[in-house]
Amino acid sequence: MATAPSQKRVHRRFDSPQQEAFLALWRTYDRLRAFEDELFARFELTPQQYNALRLLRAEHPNPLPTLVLAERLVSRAPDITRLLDKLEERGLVTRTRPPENRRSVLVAIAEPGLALIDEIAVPLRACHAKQLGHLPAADLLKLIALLKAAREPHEPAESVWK
Amino acid sequence: MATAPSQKRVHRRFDSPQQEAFLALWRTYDRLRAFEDELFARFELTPQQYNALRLLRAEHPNPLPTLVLAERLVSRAPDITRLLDKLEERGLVTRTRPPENRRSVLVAIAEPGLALIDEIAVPLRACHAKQLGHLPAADLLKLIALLKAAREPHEPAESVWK
DNA sequence: TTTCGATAATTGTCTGGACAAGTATTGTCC
DNA sequence: GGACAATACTTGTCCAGACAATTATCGAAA
Repeated sequence: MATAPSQKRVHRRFDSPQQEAFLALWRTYDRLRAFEDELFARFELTPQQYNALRLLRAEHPNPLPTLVLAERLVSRAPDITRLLDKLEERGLVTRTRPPENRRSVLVAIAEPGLALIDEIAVPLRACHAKQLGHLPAADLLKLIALLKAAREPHEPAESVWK
Repeated sequence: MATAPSQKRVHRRFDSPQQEAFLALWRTYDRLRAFEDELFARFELTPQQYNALRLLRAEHPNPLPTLVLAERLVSRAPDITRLLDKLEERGLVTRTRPPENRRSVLVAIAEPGLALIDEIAVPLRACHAKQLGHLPAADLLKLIALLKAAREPHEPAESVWK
């Protein structure tokens, strides 16, 4: 017979399997992010700033309205204005107010921005390889699919992440 | 035959499968985190602070040295001191300098801390259910396993996350 | 027993992210 | 065509997180 349970409350490592999954997600994100932080810092960028540049490159030579860009970013960005301020100061992006709708601001990637992305391309691939290069391709796909399923109910209808 | 490739550089949505996986991870973390942020904010806690309380409860009634707690936290915490300052101000934890080694500071969860965790327990379960309740148990386990494999090479030898 | 390196936090300082409130512009409805 | 709501950002303000430098204490060696 097993020993009798103690009177004291015993606490398992996690409150629920869902919590375990979320903490695993958080932890993994935190570990992998360290590599990106280090890489982008060498170019004086944050991961979120690089992301904005990457999304603008995909539209190049067309611009995007500020808030459209904001909602495509990986992480919510209520400070999109100041994020773009910094990129604009460095000449990486340009902003224009179209006369036909002076409320909106159109953002486009500029040549120095394109050049910077090109410069980052090779070390970035190396970074990705360090992060997840050890995972077999099949596992990578499975992981991507499970993550998508995990966030699916929480994506707004129009999200590019849907 | 397919149409000839354009002269212009064409950019796929992701630079590499590893990048796609990392961005999916980041995005999913961001979406799910919103629920926790909202929940813990109602109790004037950050997710990281709750995590510290949870880890201290697991040790209760024993204390942990500050830096041992810090390295068990989900996310790196160079500001562990100030995090604990805030919890101590509210009486949720206690800190003592043991006479036999006055360099270290031992942290323990206090009664109000235990009470707060208990108070949070029910809404927290609801939060977890909202976050990931739609995922079948088998998928949850698979996800946890893949995340573990993904971060495995990046965990320090002594990590509890290994 | 003084010195020096190691340990364990703590503090200073800066930057980014979060929320709420504010501004400019436009569309719409009486 | 004037009022008012909606759109698209922008700004003010605060707090958390990051890194580096510093302090306090201890252990071990000269």
